[in-house]
Amino acid sequence: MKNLEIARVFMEIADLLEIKGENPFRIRAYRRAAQNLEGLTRDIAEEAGKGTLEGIPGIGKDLAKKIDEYLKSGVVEFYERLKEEIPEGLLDLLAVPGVGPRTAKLLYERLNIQGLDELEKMAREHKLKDLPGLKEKTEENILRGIQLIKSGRERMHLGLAYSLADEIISTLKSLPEVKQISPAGSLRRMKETVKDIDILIVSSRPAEVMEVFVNLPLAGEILARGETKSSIRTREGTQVDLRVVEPECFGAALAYFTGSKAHNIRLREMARKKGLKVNEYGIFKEKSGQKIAGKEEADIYQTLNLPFIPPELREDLGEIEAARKGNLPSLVSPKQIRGDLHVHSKWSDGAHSIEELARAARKIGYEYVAVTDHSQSLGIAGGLKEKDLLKQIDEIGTINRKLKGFRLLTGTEVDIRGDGSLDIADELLARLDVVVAAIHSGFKQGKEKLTKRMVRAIKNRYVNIIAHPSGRLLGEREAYELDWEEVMREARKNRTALEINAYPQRLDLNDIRCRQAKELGLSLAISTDSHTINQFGTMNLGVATARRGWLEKKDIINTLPLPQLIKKVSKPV
DNA sequence: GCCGTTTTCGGCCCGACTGTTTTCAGTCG
Repeated sequence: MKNLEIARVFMEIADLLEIKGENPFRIRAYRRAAQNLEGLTRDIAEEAGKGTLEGIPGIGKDLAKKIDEYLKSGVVEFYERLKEEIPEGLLDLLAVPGVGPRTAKLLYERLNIQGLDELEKMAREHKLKDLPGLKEKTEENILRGIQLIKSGRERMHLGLAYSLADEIISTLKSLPEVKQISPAGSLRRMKETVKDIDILIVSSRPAEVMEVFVNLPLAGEILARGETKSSIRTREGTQVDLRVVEPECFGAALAYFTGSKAHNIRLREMARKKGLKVNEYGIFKEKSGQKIAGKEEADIYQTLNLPFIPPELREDLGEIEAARKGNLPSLVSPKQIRGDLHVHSKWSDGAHSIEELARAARKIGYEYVAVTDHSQSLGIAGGLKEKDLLKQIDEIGTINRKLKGFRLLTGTEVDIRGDGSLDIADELLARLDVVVAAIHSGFKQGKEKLTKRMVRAIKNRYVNIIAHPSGRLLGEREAYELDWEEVMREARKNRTALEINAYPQRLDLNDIRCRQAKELGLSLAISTDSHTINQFGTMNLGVATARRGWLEKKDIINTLPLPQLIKKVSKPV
């Protein structure tokens, strides 16, 4: 799918136009279009074929033409011309904290700086401080910013961000001045990766809270320090923003800082049309300035005649329209999960015995867990030979007889070989409760071959679930190429579920694919792929991904009680 | 450049903080 490629072109056009100093609304139009393309579950080429591009939010006549042009020729002439006008290297400058379009333009026009290396050189030679509006301080900030970029700090994955946020929140929570505290920003929206951590606090003594915050042991440097807002960078390089507000503003501030930006803009536009104004302090009548809400987050939505929109949906990808029509999904929640269908034991590369897994799972309230150790092809992960799998089936039977109110399911994570066949015989698969199949090698076969390979596995009548279907590892490995429409159509037809793997680096399927799967009527399983007992806790990340994909309880097979689950996964013979 | 229960033209979200200024532009979220 070319969706992301075109989104990137539009994003870069927006940046280039910004450096040129173009009309900000035109720039916003490009950004908005790009974001909507990123969130689009359908293939842009198909939309173009049907002539329905202009039905996509943010795409009008002009951008539809540019999309068509890209699909046909592989380039957008307008973009190419812009790049001739403005060196592409300038876009890299925008990544430096504190350097925006105006500064980038200034640096280019006055010093002919066209990239990061030149910027660094000029800053070191103190050539920047003579430019209008720049002095030593800016020079220092730019050099620090370049260091930061060079150290290669990218977005963190959600799991990491959450544990860092937990640490900070639990420290601040213990202060007597802190009345309420909540994560905000992309962290609260549970985006798969997070750039910085936003925290909101209610306190009538903001100065004291700020003092503690900027002096936290993990704080490396203070980026900003104001009366109500401060930012630090941790020693590890993560930016943490703290905002302190009065109790009457908490709801409004929470909505404001949770975002996303695009979602907030939509809310404020709606407010304006009603003669209201929304900011982080509340919702006000525009004329009189009278405050009408702000304490509770839900009040903000209610004032705009909307139901509460869960943070995970706030991306301006249709949630506001759905809310207006009363069509918001009733999102799946962690406590609806009744068991885990992808777990490893000591028998392959897991850390615990099967009985330990069972007891831990029962303790967190699960009704069942499927033991899905690797199969023989995965020698490196201690994959089980068929005769060992037979032994394991026996052992699970023995343990099940001991356990009350809990059921271990026999299973495997069977390897999908290069040709789409499985490395365990059908006769043996037939004896298992749950068969999870996955690709672990040959990621570069190409789209057509990989799709065929995947579909062949999906069609196997003993395969219940395809694990980590895209194969991506956040920050490490791109997803392999698949014809998703084809894969999902076959999955539906053959009653094979796709997995949402909750492992923090995977989150695979991702949010967009989850949403696509729902649109195509698939069943999904949320599984942790745990190799140790404490990884059971990552289930909430999987559920969050499902929620971001608009999924409901009925879409998720492991929300079912055991008998219904068994019925659901068994295919007609 | 998009968009329309005020508009096919004229709108298009809002405020904090920094650094450089002397009232504010630029950046950020």
